[in-house]
Amino acid sequence: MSRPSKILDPLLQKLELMGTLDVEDRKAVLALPARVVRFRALEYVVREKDRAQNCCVLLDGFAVRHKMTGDGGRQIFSINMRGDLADLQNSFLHIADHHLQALTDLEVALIPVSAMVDLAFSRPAIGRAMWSETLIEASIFREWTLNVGRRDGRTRMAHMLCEFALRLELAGLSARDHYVLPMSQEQLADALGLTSVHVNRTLKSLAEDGLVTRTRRSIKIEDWAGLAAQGDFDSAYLHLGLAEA
Amino acid sequence: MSRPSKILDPLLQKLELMGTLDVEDRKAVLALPARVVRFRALEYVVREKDRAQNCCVLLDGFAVRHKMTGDGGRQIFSINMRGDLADLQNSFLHIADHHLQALTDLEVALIPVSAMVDLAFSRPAIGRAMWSETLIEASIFREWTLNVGRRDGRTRMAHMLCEFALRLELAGLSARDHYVLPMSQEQLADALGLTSVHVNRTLKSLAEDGLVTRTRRSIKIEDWAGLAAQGDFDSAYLHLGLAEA
DNA sequence: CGGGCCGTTGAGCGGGCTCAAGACATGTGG
DNA sequence: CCACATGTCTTGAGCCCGCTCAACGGCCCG
Repeated sequence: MSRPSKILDPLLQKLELMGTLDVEDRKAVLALPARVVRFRALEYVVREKDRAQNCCVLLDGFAVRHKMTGDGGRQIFSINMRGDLADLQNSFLHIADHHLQALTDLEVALIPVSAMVDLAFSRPAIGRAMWSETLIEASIFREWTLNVGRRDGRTRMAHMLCEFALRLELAGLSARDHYVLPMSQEQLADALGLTSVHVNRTLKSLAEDGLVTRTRRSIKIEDWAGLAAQGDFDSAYLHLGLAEA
Repeated sequence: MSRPSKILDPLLQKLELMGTLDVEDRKAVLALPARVVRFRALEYVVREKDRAQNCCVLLDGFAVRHKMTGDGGRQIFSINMRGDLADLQNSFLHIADHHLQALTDLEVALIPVSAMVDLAFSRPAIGRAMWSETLIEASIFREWTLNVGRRDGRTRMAHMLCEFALRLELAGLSARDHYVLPMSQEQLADALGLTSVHVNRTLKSLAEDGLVTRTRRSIKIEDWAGLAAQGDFDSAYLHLGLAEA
């Protein structure tokens, strides 16, 4: 921890999108005690029922959060990337209620919950930013539920391609209209509540309609308005406005 | 507001389930500025895109939170009851991202967001309790998504009957094994991502298997273990343990 | 060059949807 | 107290989106 200021930079960036921090706030965030840990693709960072002691900031790579039914069905409800505070949920409530799994090779910073909570209450600006982050995540969950519960396969897929584009752009990881999906079609299926076979056909059909082109996992959005219309996508639920206000 | 201590009692009860409060904390909660408002069944308390200034504690009756797709499909993702802090989400993020609608005749207390936020940061025990409440809600959303995305109709229905039983019991509103559903089959369908026709057939089939009996909207659970098994139900996601710890 | 994961495509099936009509409740006004 | 309207529950019949099972091809890596 010779230069802690470097390590937690992604967290600071994320929090600054949520609210205004002053110099002292920034210092305090970067001074959080953090331990860097690496995981290989598909390894579990946290498992359901674990007693979580740390929360977990993603520094590099992608992870998913998911739950499984008794008969092995899997539902992914969140894809996390650089800067995401992936496990505030689990750790604050002591017992993890879902899995956190690496999608690609992953680098995370583990921060003791107690340090995180103390900071939130000693520095209200930080507390508010963290709270906002939590609420925005809840909003994304709601949209995800609407997606899975009330939209057909094509619409779901288009919706998720739009959401992912915007979130990658916000995190500064790629352009809105051209990115690489860090997941297999089977994992996409688990996110959308479909089967991998159907995901495949759906992607093909979106491509045939000229909305996207793709080579392997790379997605190029050819017609943003068309894709957003097909996906019934309105970015309001991401509360991107917070970043500007 | 001659006896404010009475009005916000349901809120205090709820927060005390989330964490330990001392005498000063309790006084501060009850001293929150609140305005009591009544709504008739089906009226909207908050609409998506509203600029919410207040958060909203349910004092009596039931409400749902939902979103709609562009083509009119509706997804309910939360049923709220006495004591629930139904709108912290919307109000803290300024622009409502979902609707809050009365299911039955309703009595709510409106509290200015600023008062709520100030209290959360001036009294950490209260802040923690509110934060826990938010995170438990997020956990319920996740389970709801799993339900809608990965379980078949019968399982979804059984799951929801179990969840509702426990939450009613926790709120002190009825016994775990016998209660009245405050919603029509069509509204149930909107919660489960099914159609009302299928909800009807599913309820019938659960009754035929001896898991429940029902007369109109009243549900009697005849075989809790059986229903929980059919519904793939494990109450961990409700984090009821917090109430005891 | 061989093994394994992933993507792609075909064929058939089924859970849940759609459309539609009838049976009950509950309320309202005459 | 009846006539009628309205909303909800119930049941039937047919259909379709998305699932299942299965085979094959491409790409990556050892």
